[in-house]
This record gives sequence, structure tokens and C-alpha cells, in this order.
Amino acid sequence: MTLTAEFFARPVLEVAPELVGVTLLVGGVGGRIVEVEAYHHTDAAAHSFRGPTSRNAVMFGPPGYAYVYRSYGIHWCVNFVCEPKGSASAVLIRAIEPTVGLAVMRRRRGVADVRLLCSGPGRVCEALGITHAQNGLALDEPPFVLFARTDEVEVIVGPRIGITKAVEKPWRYGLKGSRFLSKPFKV
DNA sequence: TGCCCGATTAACT
DNA sequence: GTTAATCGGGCAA
Repeated sequence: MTLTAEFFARPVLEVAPELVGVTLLVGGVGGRIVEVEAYHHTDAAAHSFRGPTSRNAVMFGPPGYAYVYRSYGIHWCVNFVCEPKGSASAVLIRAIEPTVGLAVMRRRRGVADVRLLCSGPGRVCEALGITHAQNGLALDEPPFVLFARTDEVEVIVGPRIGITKAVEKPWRYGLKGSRFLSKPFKV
């Protein structure tokens, strides 16, 4: 079962934990999402907090689209836009358990260790070949494919990583016990 | 226009 | 543990 736009047209705090365990492929390469973070437009840490700009325009559009931005001038990071159009809320994909296209991902990343392929938002984009070229593309059309969870998963919650505003909000979600998290969750 | 800083990563000591 | 790489957004002047 693949995910469609309706899946994303709900509150971001509801969608984010449900993305843990979902399989993401880009151009036939990817794996199971094990870590995400939610960003809401009323949240000082969100790019959309200060209103629309050319960079974050996709966040202000309809749900079910990819928002890709450049991080620290070096890396790409990918978000899935949620909620009704205009809410400007999205889920950052922070880590994936690589399952499909291991050889392609190893070549793109230049590392052999499977645990280092997709454990971090910049690493996910490099391994899956996501760049500015995918900004604004629909998540239910090629090159994107999203497969719904097939089993129940246990999701753990904690504060988000790498931000300086709204640090206390527990809007990071992870797959319990996964070896592929970007950082461990505090017990 | 200029300056500071960031939803990061890898390579250092 | 610290720091360089590298650039666009946001804000002050």
C-alpha cells in the first residue's frame, strides 16, 4: 500500500510518528524511515515561522510534497509537507534503515558501513540522490515511492536535534531499538 | 551592503 | 572533546 496526499493532510504531530516504519524509495533506492522531526509554523525553530520566502515556499503549499533545502551551505535536507495548504508545517526525514539499492548508496556516500549510509538528514539526501532538483515534487509520483507500514512499530519520542530555538519541544520520533538513528534517544 | 548564524557532517586533537 | 567547510536568509545600518 502506497501513501497518498490524504495521509499528509492531517496535523503534523499526528503524521510524524506514523512515518516511522514507512519505506521511502527515491528512484528505486532507499529503505525504512527510522527517525523524523516535526516542524509546525507556530514553532520558532521552523523555517516557516517568519512567513513565506523563496526558500520555504513549498512549505506553504499543499500537503504531500517534498520541501528540500540547503543546510549549512553544504548538505541537502528533505521534509514532507503536512496539514492543509497554508499551514506551512512539515516533517524532516532524519534517518533511514537502508534496504534497497545498497551499492548505489555506498557509491554516492563513499562509505561502506551500512550504519553510516543514511543516519542523519544530510546523509539521507546524499544516499538517496535528493537535491534541490526534487524540491516541490509530489510524494505520490516518481521518483518518490512511499510504502505504508506492514507491522506495528514501537515509536519513541524526544527533543529535536541541532536547533537552538524551541529546544524543549518533544517533536523527534524514532523507531525503538534501531541501529540506524542519527543519535540515540535518551532513556 | 555587511554581518551573523544555521533543522550538518567529517576530520581533527 | 573542537573546528572547518560553505552559502542563503534575516536583520541591522
